[in-house]
Amino acid sequence: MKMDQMGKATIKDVAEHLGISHSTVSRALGGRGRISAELTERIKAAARELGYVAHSGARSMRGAHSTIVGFVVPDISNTFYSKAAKVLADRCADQGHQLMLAVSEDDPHREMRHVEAFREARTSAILITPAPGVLERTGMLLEGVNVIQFVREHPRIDAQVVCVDDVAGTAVATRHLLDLGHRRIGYIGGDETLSTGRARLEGFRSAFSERGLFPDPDLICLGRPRPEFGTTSVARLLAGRPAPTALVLGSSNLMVGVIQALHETMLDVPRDLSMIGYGDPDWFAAWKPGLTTIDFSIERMVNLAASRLFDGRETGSDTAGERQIRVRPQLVIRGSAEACRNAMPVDGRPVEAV
Amino acid sequence: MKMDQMGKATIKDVAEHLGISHSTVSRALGGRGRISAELTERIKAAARELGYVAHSGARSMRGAHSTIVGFVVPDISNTFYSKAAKVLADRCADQGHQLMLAVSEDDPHREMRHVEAFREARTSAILITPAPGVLERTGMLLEGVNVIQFVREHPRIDAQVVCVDDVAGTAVATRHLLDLGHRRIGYIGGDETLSTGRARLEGFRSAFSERGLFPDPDLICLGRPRPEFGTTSVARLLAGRPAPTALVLGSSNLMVGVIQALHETMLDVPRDLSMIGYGDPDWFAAWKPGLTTIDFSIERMVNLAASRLFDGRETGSDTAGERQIRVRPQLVIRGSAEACRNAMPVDGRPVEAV
DNA sequence: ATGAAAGCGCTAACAT
DNA sequence: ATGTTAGCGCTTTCAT
Repeated sequence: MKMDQMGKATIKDVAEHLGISHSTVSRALGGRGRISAELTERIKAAARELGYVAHSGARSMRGAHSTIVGFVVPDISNTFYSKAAKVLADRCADQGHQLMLAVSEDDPHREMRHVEAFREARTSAILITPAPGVLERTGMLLEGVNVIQFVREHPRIDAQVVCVDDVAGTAVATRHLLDLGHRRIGYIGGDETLSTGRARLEGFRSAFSERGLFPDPDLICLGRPRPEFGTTSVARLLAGRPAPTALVLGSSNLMVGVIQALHETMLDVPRDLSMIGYGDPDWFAAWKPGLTTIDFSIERMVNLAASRLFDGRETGSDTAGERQIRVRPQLVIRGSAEACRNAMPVDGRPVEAV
Repeated sequence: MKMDQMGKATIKDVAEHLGISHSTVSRALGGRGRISAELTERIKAAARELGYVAHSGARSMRGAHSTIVGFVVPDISNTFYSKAAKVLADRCADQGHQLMLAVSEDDPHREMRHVEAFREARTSAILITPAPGVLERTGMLLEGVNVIQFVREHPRIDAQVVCVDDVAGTAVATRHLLDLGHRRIGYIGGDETLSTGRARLEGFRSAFSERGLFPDPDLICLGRPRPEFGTTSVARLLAGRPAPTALVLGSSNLMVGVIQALHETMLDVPRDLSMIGYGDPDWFAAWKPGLTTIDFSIERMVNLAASRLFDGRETGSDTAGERQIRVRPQLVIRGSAEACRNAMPVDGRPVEAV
């Protein structure tokens, strides 16, 4: 089977090769018009022989959208987003679509460039975890297109949100620690430029205030949710007197840095310090005493978003109900949080996710 | 600033709005022809005002390639690939390109669909980690395009390879264990349908044969490099008598499963079992005694691939030298591998990467 | 420095 | 059931 340079042939070449019209070729290949089975076969054979590869750009010039779904994430090396990308890629494959991934690194300009590129490619849908400080132009580029905000929410973007009930998440974690008798509880989380940062901090605070207590403001560290910030925050927290007896984290990424910092101290978890993570990457269970954490189903979140993205494609934006779809988090008890050695549990209230 | 539905306007609309020719608009926006600075400004303003968004499909119909770089990975939730994707996304951003990620799940058909989609989108470059059993059509689709094989290599794909010197990697790991006096060393790795599986197994064997020894074939487990396989393999290995005193792993993914399985036994690492991993995700250092492992620079690998991808764009394929570019791995000693309690080290040879 | 006109590869009316 | 024709939005000669 002699074959020309793959991708150089067009439907016209195929048509000419067969002495037929190029629109017949188009229809046969697209399975649209009524083309005889026999001709269809010959066309497909010729296409293969000539190394025909469709040109999606040309195709998307007539119809509306391409077959691409765009996903803008702040950090793909964060297992949360890579898992989400995996699930979304599966959903796309189900639908014969392609996932196009863009990494913003939480830089609003880079984010805007990516969104622009998606719009230029006429993607059929966009899923985005907005950076803090979304640019005005980003918001405009997203107007009237099939877009959903994922995990985080930004006022400049007018679109549905699929996220975790973050207030509930940190509240459950904090309540658990309170129940174990801890009072000096540190919190390390994303800052308040992030919708998630605000909500998780609120959950932390509300667990205290429910019981008429207040967290020590010195024990609250807010910053970029990256390992480095976890490291420096723990150092700062541990240097204070009296030191905290427990820690609530607002991101799994921070845990990496926290554990690194702890490695250098002689402190033992949970003997000297209890802690509860956020999210549940594989290694949380593998880590020695096991990390107690707040878990939520990434798969469910992506499926929720994907189903809206895929059928919002055709219909107007007023299809699906509420603007915010929240997934309920859950406390996973492992070995990193135990009773405070200096205090007894105050009450025995059962721990449940809100 | 009244603005029409973003993305609905074309250069023609912009031209008409200004009473000029659309080709002038095209040139001004693309920064090509000699358009007066004043007109250029007015054009840009009008484009913004009308909500003009370029149509990359239409654009790619004239020139050759789009601004997209395709990356086909078997598993994005594997930190190795997600880190690689991150670095590649950065390199793309540097060049004003877009990363398009496709997940094959090691399914040759899905892989083929992805490659086809990339070709249809006329991506400027493709980076691929081939699945075992690459289809013939996949190989053809990749002929004569700017493609590089990443990590793995497949005979049906005719393209340069950027990979780890895997033979050296497992050889160093195995030698280290041998030096520590271990003789019953188990190996769990990818099977021989994978180029990496073959090479890593060969490294394991060669470290033995260098010393006139042979590994026990019963201690070699070959399968899919996923956590589940690590779990079942460890169970099998530990059930045998005499049980192995050490383990060499051929993938970081397997480590997740291995540790999970170990959790259920009373075995202590490194007291009862030494082990050495492959690759170095963040949590390897965080895990309790620290995981001794074989590391290599993902960043360097991606940079090597990216530089070839980006300048191979214009020139022919005969530009860059050798077909295979191997990155040298390195032993990172932490706490998971110690001297065998039943034997003394045989010699004191220093451990070095090849 | 700007405009006019010719396609790029494809799909979709509109003919037969 | 198949052919003809007219664009889609853009870039690029070729004029001016």
